[in-house]
Amino acid sequence: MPQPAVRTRFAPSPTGYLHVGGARTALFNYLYAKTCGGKFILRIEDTDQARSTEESYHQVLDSMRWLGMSWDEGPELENQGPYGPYRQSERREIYDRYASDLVTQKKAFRCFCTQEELEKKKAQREAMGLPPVYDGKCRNLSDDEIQTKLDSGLSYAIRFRTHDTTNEVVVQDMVQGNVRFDTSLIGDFIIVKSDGFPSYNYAVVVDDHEMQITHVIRGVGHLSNTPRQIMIYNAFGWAEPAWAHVSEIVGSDHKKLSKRHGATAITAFRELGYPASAFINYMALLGWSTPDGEEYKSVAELEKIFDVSRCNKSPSMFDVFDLSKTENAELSGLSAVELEPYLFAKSKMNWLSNRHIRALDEEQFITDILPFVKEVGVVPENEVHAKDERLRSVLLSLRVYLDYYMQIRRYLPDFYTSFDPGKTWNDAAMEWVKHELFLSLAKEFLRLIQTKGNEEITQDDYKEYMNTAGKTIGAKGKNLFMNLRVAATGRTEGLELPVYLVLLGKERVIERLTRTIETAEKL
RNA sequence: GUCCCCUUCGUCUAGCGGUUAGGACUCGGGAUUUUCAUUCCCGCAACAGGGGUUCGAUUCCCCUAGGGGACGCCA
Repeated sequence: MPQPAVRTRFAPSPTGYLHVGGARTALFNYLYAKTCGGKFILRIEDTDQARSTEESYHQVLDSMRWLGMSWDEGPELENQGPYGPYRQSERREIYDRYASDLVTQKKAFRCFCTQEELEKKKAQREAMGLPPVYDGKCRNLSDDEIQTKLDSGLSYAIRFRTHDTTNEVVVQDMVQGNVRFDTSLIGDFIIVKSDGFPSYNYAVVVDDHEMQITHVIRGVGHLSNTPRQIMIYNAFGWAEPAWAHVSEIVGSDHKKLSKRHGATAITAFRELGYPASAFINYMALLGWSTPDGEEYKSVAELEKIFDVSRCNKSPSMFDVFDLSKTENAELSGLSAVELEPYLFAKSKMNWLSNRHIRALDEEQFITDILPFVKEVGVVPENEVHAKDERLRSVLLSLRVYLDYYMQIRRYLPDFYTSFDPGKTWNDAAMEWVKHELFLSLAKEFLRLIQTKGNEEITQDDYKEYMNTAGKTIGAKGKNLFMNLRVAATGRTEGLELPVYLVLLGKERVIERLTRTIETAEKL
């Protein structure tokens, strides 16, 4: 008998931006569906009227799209899928229908208690050291009593009648193993709120059933809700899906991701210029490991090898910030530029991201980085173009240095703006500026370059001039090359010098050497 | 308060009764690159603590400590 096709879903509530925790849950669902050749469904859980916003809904979808986690069924698709609508707010009649079935079968009941009343009772029970469960006041109202209350226009919620039949529920979980729960500790919980909207534990069951979800992959925070959901499955006589509760992600302070870690919005990392594939790769490694131990993986490969049952139970840290810098900092709401200084430069994410950037197809790399080039603002507008040969060469030469695209702003001005030698020189550079042969080498190098007249100068030409200057002045090795490097670039580090000089262009090389000589002579 | 889950190098993790406890990032050292980065070697670094079970526990059980989650008309 063939296994039914795997169907997973990600079910965010649109009450804020998509953050790393949610995105990773989405990713696990997405990857698991891909690996199994199944379907990935996106469902919006917007039953909280007070907190759900349209803006958040768009942000979440936007982040999903950027990450490339395309859904097979869900909102904003030409063909949304056979089990829609995929926004819970549009599925009211479905929940109503099933809820009245439950009420008719006495598996659920109307509760007329007011919120104030319930809060008071809860406080009392807590004071007495009792578990804060519903006391069952409306549990056994007679039909007449109910009708009277209904007639007088009292509003009501619908509660599920728990622990009538069993007193233990076992959650069989692909990650957590078998977890037992005592249902006597679970009170009759609300399935339909007095505003008529379904509550989470109820809507999620109805939808997962209706949408034929086979595997529920979500954060372990939902584990203790699962017995309630299983009770509902049982009440309807429906088969449970397979459960997989994956570990939570914590911040650098070992606390669960929260507002304090506002910088964990997915959009922040897009703005910083991490390739989506790198971010995916990094997130996949949080709580999961590849079977072969290799950590650098393309998305295509992850889509072939992901298996939820390899997930571990312990929480993992989203460790991309420098703890010493973030200690007293409020990271939420910062722009990418403001956020960048707080990043830990040598994080595993940066390492992975650098590898992803270097593995990119050339055209893709240029396309991806161009918006960031434009943002830097130093490249003349008519040259910010994928076809511009010089820009291409500069970008392609620099790519090995980049962990994320926004870093291009550190390097680009060097190629596109005139420089002030006095300011560029740091301590290391000054060591060479003061070198006894610095000026004579710079002058001789400049003279040789100028002999070329209007002709282009190639890398080989530069190499020749460097060697010639060395012989004429009597310098070689480090003394030759470092002096010339500092003379032409103002820095002690950077690209291979002939490559760099060709990228710079003859005019700028001459200008720089000239200014360097002027400045050095005044010292 | 009650219930549930978690705890392996600083970090991400492998491990599923017998391993010199493995890998990756970071860090330190070296080689290559007449610079930096890359690349390549080498090294530092961990089973939270205490009891059991067992010939033998990182692994199984119990307790303690620490962390997280749930007990909502939030999801």
